[in-house]
Amino acid sequence: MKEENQNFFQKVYEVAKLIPYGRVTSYGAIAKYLGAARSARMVGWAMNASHNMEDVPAHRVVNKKGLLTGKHHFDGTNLMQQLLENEGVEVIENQIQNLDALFWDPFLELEIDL
DNA sequence: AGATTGACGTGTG
DNA sequence: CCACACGCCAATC
Repeated sequence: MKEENQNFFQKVYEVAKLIPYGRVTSYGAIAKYLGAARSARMVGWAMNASHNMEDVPAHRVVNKKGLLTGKHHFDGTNLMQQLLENEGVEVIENQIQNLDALFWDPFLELEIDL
């Protein structure tokens, strides 16, 4: 049975859309949740594709250091940072502050639902 | 088909 | 904490 066995990209979109307001997560966390912990890069690639498919809050997805590595892919230069700041996330020099409190882990919030 | 790149992560020094 | 190297897997050249 392959029911909801969506593509890797589709899963990434789902998790990304589940990220609550004012929260952020990392590519690795999503990748791990999808069962591809060693494919964090693929999450980024999926995001790149999502940018041309649906409105996925990619600005809420950063690397584990809380660094806005993908801001360069957004329209403009500091659009990603502005979006985060607009949600109450403090961002300095492309790096999220208080990441420990803002970090959103699908495993913790979604309590895993395999 | 082989080499390179990429929105990452982890390990080592 | 920072610098460098390796692994991962798909897309692109």
